[in-house]
Amino acid sequence: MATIGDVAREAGVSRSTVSYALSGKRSISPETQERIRAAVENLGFTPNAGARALASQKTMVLGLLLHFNADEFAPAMMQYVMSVSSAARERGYDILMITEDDGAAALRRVTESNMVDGVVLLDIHHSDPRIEVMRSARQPGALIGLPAEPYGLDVFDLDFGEAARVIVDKLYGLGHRDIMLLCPPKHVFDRGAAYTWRFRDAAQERAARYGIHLHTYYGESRQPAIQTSLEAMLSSRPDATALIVHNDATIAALPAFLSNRGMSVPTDLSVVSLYSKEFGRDFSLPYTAVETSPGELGRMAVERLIQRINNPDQAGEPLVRFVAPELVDRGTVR
Amino acid sequence: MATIGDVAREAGVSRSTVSYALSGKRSISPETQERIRAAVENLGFTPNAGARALASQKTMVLGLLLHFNADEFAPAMMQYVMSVSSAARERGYDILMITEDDGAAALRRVTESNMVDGVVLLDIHHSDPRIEVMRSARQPGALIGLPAEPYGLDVFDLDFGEAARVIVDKLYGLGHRDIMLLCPPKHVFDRGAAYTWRFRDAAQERAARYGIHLHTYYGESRQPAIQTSLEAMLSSRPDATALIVHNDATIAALPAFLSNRGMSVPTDLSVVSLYSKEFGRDFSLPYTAVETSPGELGRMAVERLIQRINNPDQAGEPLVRFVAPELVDRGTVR
DNA sequence: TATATTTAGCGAACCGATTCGACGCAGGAG
DNA sequence: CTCCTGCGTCGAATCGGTTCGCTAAATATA
Repeated sequence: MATIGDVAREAGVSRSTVSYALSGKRSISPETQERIRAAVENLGFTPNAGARALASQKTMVLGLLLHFNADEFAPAMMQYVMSVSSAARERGYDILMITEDDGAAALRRVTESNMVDGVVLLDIHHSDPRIEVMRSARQPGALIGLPAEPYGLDVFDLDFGEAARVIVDKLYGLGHRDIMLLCPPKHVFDRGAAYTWRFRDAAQERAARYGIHLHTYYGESRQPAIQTSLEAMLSSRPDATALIVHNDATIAALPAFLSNRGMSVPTDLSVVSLYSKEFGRDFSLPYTAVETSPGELGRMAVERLIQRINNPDQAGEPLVRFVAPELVDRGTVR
Repeated sequence: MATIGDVAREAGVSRSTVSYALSGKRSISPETQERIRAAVENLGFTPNAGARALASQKTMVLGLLLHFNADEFAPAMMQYVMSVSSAARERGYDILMITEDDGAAALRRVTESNMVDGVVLLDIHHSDPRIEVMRSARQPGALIGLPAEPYGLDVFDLDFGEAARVIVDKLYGLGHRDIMLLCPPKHVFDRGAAYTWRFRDAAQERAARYGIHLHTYYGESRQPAIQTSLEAMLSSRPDATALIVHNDATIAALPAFLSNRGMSVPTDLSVVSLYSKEFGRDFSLPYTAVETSPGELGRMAVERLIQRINNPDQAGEPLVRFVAPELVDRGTVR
C-alpha cells in the first residue's frame, strides 16, 4: 500500500510538501503539484484514514444513533437514516451507524474513542439517558426529536403541537364535532416518546377550546391487535365523523381494514394522519396528512452538526428548531 | 483527554505495560494489573480509535454497502441492515454504512483508506461493478446475493431457485394447474438483480416439467401502478386458481386490493409469496410464504467475514452458501 | 549445581499522516 | 544597495497507540 512517503519519493519532494499539495493549505508551485499528482495517480495513493484522524483530530465520520425498537415500526425510522446518510455524504462525511440497546454506553464509547466528529441522535425520549452523555462529549451532537432538557444541544423536530392544531382546526372548520384520535401505543407514551404527548395534548387542548368531542385512543403496533383495537374504537363511537391517526403501524393497516369493513373515505368517515411522502408511497396511503419531513429534518441536523464541527466556537447558541407542519390534502376529509 | 501515557504515569509503569495489561497479550502481575485498572478508571481512559487502528492495522469497523433504490421497497432492505448491524456489534465491530450511488467508487474509497476491516455488500447485481473492486481490496468481503462471478468472495443468499420449486411443487400437489406468477418490476430484472431471474426461471422450468400453465407477469413498485397491474393480471386470467407473488411492494398492497375486489383467500384464489417473518409482521401479511431469512443471512455473512479478518489464510476456500427456503404455511393455499 | 525456561516489565521503533517553524530565494519598497 | 515580504519547500515534532527485542529475576529441568 502506497504511503505519503512513497508519493514524496516518487515526486522527488518531502512528505510535508505532498501533504500541503493535497490539502491546499499552503501554496505549492504548479510544476511540483503536477509531479505530485502524477505520483499519486501512479501509485494509487489514498491517505490512511486512521493516520489522518490521529494527526488531524478529524475522522470525517458522523455517528448515527438509533434504536430498532421491536415495538416500533421500522420503516418510519428509515426515512431519517436515509436523509442523514445522504446529507452527510454530500458534505464528505461517512456514517457510523450505532444500534446498540444501551445507547448511552454506545455513545460514550464512540465519542470517547474519537471514532466520530459529531453525532446525530434519533428517536429522542423525554428524559433520554444519551443526552447527558452527549452534553459532556468532546464532539457536538444534534438531536432529531425534542427532549425535556435540550440545553446545550441542537434540536430539530416537527412541531407536533402545531400539527395537531392544524388538523383539529381543519376538521373543526369543516364542521366536525365528534372526532376520534388514535395515538401510538400506550407503552410508547410511557417509554417517554415526548412527541406523542405533544401531539395528543395539543389536540385535546384545541378540541376543548372549540368544545369538540375528541375521543382519545391508544393503538397497537402489531397485528392482530391493530385490527382488534380499530374494531373496538369504531364500534364505540358510531357517531364520530372524523378520525385522526397518529400511529404508523395502524395507518399502514388502515386502508385494508376500512375497505373490509365496508367503510369508504371520506363518505363514511374523514381521515387525517401524519406521515412523510415516502412513507405514504411505500404503504400506498391515500390519506390527507401532515408531512413529517424526515428528509428536511435529517438534512438540517447534519448541516448544523457540520457547521459546529468546523467552527466550534463561532457556531452560536444551541438551536431548537421546529419544522412547521404542512397539511397535504389528499381528499380524505370533508 | 487521557492517553495511555497518562495511565502509565499514574500507575507507575511504562506505556507498553499498560498496553499489554489491557490487551492481555502478555502476562502482567496481578498487582500491576490492579494499579493499571485503577488508573484507567481514575482517568476515564478510552483508547483512541485512530491511533489504535494505525498501530494495529485493525479498525474494528465493518463496511455495509447498500443502495436505496427509489424503485425498490426500502423496508425489505432494513431487515438486512438490522441483522448485519447487530451481528457485528455482538462481535465487537461497528458498522460504517455506505449508501452512495456510485457503490464501486465508495467501496474503493473506504477500503483503500483502511477505514474498515471488511465489507458486507447488499443488493448484489448479476454483474456488479463493486465485485471487482472488492476482489482486489486488501480487506475481505461478504456478499449477500449471488453475482455472476463470485470467485474469490464469500456469498450468502436464499436459494431462490429452490424456493420457486418448493412453491410450484406445493401448488401442483394441491391440484393447481393454472397459476399466475407476479415478479418484481421489469426494470429490476433489467438492472441485473439476478435473484429475480433465478426465481422466475426455476418456476417456469418446474411448471413446464409438470405441464402446468404458468403465466408470468411483471409488477410495479408504486401506486397507483401496482393497483392497475394487479387489475390487469387478474382480469386476464379469470381461470387461474393460484397466485405466486415475488414482489415486496405488491404483496404489501395485496390484502387491501383483494378485499376491495371482493376476493377472499384461499376460497377464490390461493396465494403464496416470499417474505421474512418481520416483513410480514410489519405489513400485516397473512400469506403462506417462503421465509427469506434476512436475519440468518446477515448473521452468516458477518460471522464469515470476521473469521476471515482474524484468520486471513486459514479461513479456507471462498464459500457460496444458499439458505434453504422454508415454506411457512399460513393457510392461504389449498 | 548448572542450565533452560518462564514471567514481568521496559525502551524504542513504528504505524502514516498533519503541521509548525525555519530557510533560501525572488521581487518590491525605501 | 539594503531590508522586507511572500512564496515554495524541507525537516522535525506530533498524534496515541501496538509490538518487537531485550533484560533480569524467579522457577523449572537435568
